[in-house]
Amino acid sequence: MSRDNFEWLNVPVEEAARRLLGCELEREIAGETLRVRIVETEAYDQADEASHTYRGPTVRNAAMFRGAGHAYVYFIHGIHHCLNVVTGVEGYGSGVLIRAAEPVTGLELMAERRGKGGIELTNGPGKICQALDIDLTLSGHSLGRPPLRLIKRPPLPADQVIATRRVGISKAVNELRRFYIAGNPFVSKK
DNA sequence: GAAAAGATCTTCT
DNA sequence: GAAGATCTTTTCC
Repeated sequence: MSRDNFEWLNVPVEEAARRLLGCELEREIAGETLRVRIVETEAYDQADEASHTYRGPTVRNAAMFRGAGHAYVYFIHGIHHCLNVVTGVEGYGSGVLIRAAEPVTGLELMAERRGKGGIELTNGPGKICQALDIDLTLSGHSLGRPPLRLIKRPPLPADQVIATRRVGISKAVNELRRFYIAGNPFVSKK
């Protein structure tokens, strides 16, 4: 199928989560282009008790087993969607949750969709999906093609990347698998 | 300003 | 039947 070049994501999830910082997501909606820059990520893989893939493949998480460069979208708490970038080899359930991003283009459309502006546009997993109109129909989508593309950027200097504990989970809480860009205002609090 | 609860769907126990 | 990789609004200091 896709021969898109996502070999740079075919690495352990923690490394992939670091590499995704600073990369951009481009979303096309009805001829309009929205773009955001990733500023906060969290790593999940099959050996991780907090991961959806911990207990093996299911209908819901199948996209996470499809290999690096796919999107995995899930629906949470009956209200919100969350976007993951799948990493690693096909058949191994690993991926990176996009927790926060910084708007680059299409600010007005995002604000319109969110009903808010400024820092509240994309500083959380569910907020990004609402701002970019991401839903379950994009789960399993290849990120090499429209309407949702992942754009690689040069890696950040190591001293700009901070590793901390993850947010909003109740298992494996002490793992340092959340990464964010130091000093960026769009990184979610806590 | 901080804390708590509500909204509401899928999956697994 | 319960809990969840969340966000918003309300309530009480």
